Amino acid sequence: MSYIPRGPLTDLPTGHPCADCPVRAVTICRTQTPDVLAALRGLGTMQRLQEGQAVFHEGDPARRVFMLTYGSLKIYTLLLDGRRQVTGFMFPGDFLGVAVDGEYAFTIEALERSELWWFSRDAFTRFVDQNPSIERELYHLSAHELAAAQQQMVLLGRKTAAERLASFFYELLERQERAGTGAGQILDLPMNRLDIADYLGLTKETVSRMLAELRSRGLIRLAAQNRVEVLDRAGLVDLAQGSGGNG
Amino acid sequence: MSYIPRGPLTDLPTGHPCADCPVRAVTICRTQTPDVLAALRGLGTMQRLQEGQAVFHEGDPARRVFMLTYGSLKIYTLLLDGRRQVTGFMFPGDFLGVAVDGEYAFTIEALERSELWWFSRDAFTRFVDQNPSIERELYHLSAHELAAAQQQMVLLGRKTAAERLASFFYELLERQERAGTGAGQILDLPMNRLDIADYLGLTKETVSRMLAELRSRGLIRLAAQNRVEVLDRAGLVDLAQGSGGNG
DNA sequence: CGAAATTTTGAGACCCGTCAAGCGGAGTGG
DNA sequence: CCACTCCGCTTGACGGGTCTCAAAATTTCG
Repeated sequence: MSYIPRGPLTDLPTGHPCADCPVRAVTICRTQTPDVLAALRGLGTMQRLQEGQAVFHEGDPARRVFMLTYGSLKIYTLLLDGRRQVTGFMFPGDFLGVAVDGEYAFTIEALERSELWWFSRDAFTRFVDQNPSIERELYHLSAHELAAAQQQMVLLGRKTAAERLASFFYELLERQERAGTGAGQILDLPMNRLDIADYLGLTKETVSRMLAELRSRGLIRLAAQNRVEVLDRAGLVDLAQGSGGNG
Repeated sequence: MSYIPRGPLTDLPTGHPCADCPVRAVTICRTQTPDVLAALRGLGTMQRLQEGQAVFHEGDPARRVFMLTYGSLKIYTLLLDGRRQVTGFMFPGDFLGVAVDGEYAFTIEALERSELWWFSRDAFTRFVDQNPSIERELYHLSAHELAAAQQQMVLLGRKTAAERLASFFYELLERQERAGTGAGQILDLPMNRLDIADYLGLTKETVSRMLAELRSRGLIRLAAQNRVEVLDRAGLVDLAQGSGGNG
């Protein structure tokens, strides 16, 4: 299965500083030469974030693009009565470059102490003009993002609570592996149960119950409150893919 | 509200042949000069589709990109046990250019007699190389698509059945208005109840029941089985936005 | 160690899914 | 022109999966 397309998008020159970057969301980390990245960094401003601090809110004018270099963020949208949908999480290497003019349609908030580099949209646009290779890269990466978004729609529209949680863990596992970070089948979750619930279209109670369920099936183990060890990866994938208990 | 960003993405030269194109999905209809569009069309092949005929299936090698010129299509993904999620519909002017190499992750099927133009990925890539303005346009448009995908995640993850149907009608209404097609508050639905259900993460029975609900609230009227008239647009929007009955 | 916050567990309710029957429009043939 | 059939849509009854509300257990942090 491939919730997120695997492998490098394009080959990187050996020694490329981002050879080990995770490729999720819209990132320009890959395929760019070190020169390009250095030049880009020169245009940016570093910003540190406390846990819970927002990068921006829904409705803010979209004047910046940024890249996460440390920590993790959550992206969410609210309905008028307060219902919340977390539409994604960001990890180091992820790039957010909303090409839609106007206002941000979501809020981004730090899950833990984090660090990012931001660029004014204008400066970034000028930079892209001068480095056409980036344009295609951005397009490719947003297409990857779209594929991931479609998988999430399948999850939210058609999967059971247990399948959703299995899918979530598998997604994190794959991502961690592509990033080359993390330790084997161990997942350290920077988000709490409510964030997971709002990402999976569930409640925190249901997430808790499904954790117990996956545990009782022997698929996972809770090494600590926010540390999940995947014990039966194949079983997890079967569940995540939704074979209806027959596969 | 703006389920899909409104208005033209960029200004078009007056007399541009696509001035009235709907801008949904990834389309390159806008911002390109007539010369560019003519050249592109020269590279393509026209294909007619019967109702129910597939353009391609999940798992097919992704060797083509295409633009819909007539009719309507549905995009869907299946789980192993047959559960289906419709992730989107395509209407004339919509462009599908999956930048992800490998295989299509979904199936596209005609809802009615339709007509499209397809291009081999290679030819299209060469064309884009020669027309750099398209690159940015593609990036912009896929970003718009991403915004729409996020709104759909909110719908699937957090909205009630009635809210989902209201959102659906409102989305179609906005799209029709942007396209400059259609007649006022009348929606002619090319998809059946099951397609709507699979798009909204519901069953066809629930769609039916919610239709009755919206009707009884005076928000819509069924001029015919597949012809919906929006009677109370503001009320529909209120419901779609999810103010929890308080807004 | 104690207080606050988060997570887990439990009981009951509700929304929507499932299954089944009835309705109605479109097409067909007499 | 009308009866018949087919197929999609609607409606109803019931059940189940998840939500809600509540409390206990666990972890975190001062």
